[in-house]
Amino acid sequence: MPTDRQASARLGRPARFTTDELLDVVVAEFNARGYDATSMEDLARATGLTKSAVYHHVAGKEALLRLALTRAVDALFAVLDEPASRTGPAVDRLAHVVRRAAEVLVALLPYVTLLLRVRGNTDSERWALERRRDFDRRLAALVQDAIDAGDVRADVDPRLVTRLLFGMVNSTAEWYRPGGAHGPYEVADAVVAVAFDGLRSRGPGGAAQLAPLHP
Amino acid sequence: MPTDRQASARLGRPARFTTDELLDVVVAEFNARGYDATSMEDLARATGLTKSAVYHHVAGKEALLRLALTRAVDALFAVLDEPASRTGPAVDRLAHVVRRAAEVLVALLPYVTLLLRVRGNTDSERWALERRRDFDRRLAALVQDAIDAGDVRADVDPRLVTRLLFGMVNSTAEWYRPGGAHGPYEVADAVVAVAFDGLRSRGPGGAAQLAPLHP
DNA sequence: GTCTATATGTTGATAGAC
DNA sequence: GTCTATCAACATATAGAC
Repeated sequence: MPTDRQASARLGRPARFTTDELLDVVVAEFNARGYDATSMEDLARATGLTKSAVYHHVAGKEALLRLALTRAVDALFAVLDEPASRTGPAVDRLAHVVRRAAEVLVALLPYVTLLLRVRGNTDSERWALERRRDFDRRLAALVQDAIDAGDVRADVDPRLVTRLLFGMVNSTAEWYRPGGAHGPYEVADAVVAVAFDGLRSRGPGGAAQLAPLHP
Repeated sequence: MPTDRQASARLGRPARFTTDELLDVVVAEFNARGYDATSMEDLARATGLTKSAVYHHVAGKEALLRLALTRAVDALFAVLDEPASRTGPAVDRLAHVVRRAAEVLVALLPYVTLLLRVRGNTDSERWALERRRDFDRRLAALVQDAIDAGDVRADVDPRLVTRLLFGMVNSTAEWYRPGGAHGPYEVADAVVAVAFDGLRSRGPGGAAQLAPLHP
């Protein structure tokens, strides 16, 4: 099965992009301006191709969006299948999912950012919203298990807790920049630390209450 | 100074909207589809007017956006001027700003939601982004003061803490619905409780560590 | 695989009657 | 204040040469 590169090498001209490389550029544009505000002309300019050449790679603008959203959704759901998300006490599973979700968000930053901004205007967007709802439901169940086990505070509504927890994780997409002041693991650790133990100082013995980072 | 209503009453025809009422409908449309994906035709349909009639009220689409963003920005900055944001220990001032920001977000939900989604494509959007950065700087200073006073944990980078804190507050805009499962004060209380003391159960004496709600 | 040229629809905005 | 009619610009997408 010939790749884009091989096919164009046969024609004696270099393919500037595989479809995957093109997707990286496209997603960056979508994030910079918003999907709706980004025209095929913008995408052509960003890739150095013409609109027609872009249409050679994909069926259209929405197909590009779908490819990008699929990538983010798959990566997030993979976290739920990790062994540490499925065995052990509910709090520990919850902490693992939160930490790994933060790591995935940072590792696939542009793709997850796009996913988090979806509004539901097209079929692809509505599909992505439905998958996000699935993910949230899986998480709410984890929070409830942790409450039932007595490890998460029961004085605040569990649905509210779930939303605030993942609101904090997801908000990372709005400011994190690779090569910036914070590394991926620093962010994931900070999210877990603040989410589970809060901002307040605990005094001299406080640090002992913290869950071990990267066990 | 005649209002829209008075002016049209003089002509013997009812004005369907004052500019402010029109803005409520417009902002709802902007939030449902995104600013860029919402056409003037969409706005006309939602208001029951024609495009031309909408243009009678405002200079254009971006003017509508600017009016809406100004309303959200003004409400948020007003929180910083409240007495409880300016006097007392830094942690208490911080907790007050967080709680009030959550309350303002819920009270002006559509307007603040719009503000939080701004991308920077137009002058109005870039102005709003700049005001948001100002707000964030004011908050980062508060967090730093609270750390210096020893009341907020110093083991996590203060800039990181500020971002996670307001990420959690702002994420409320993505799911809160008036008349839904949670009331405005319940949300604000939950935000403050989780942010300052974390998710983890504190055991029998735990509740005593919580800051009093609505002192 | 990439190009130029073009078809076809939608957009934000305006002119002018009532 | 609201309407109908219209415009120039720009959108997504396609045709067909190289």
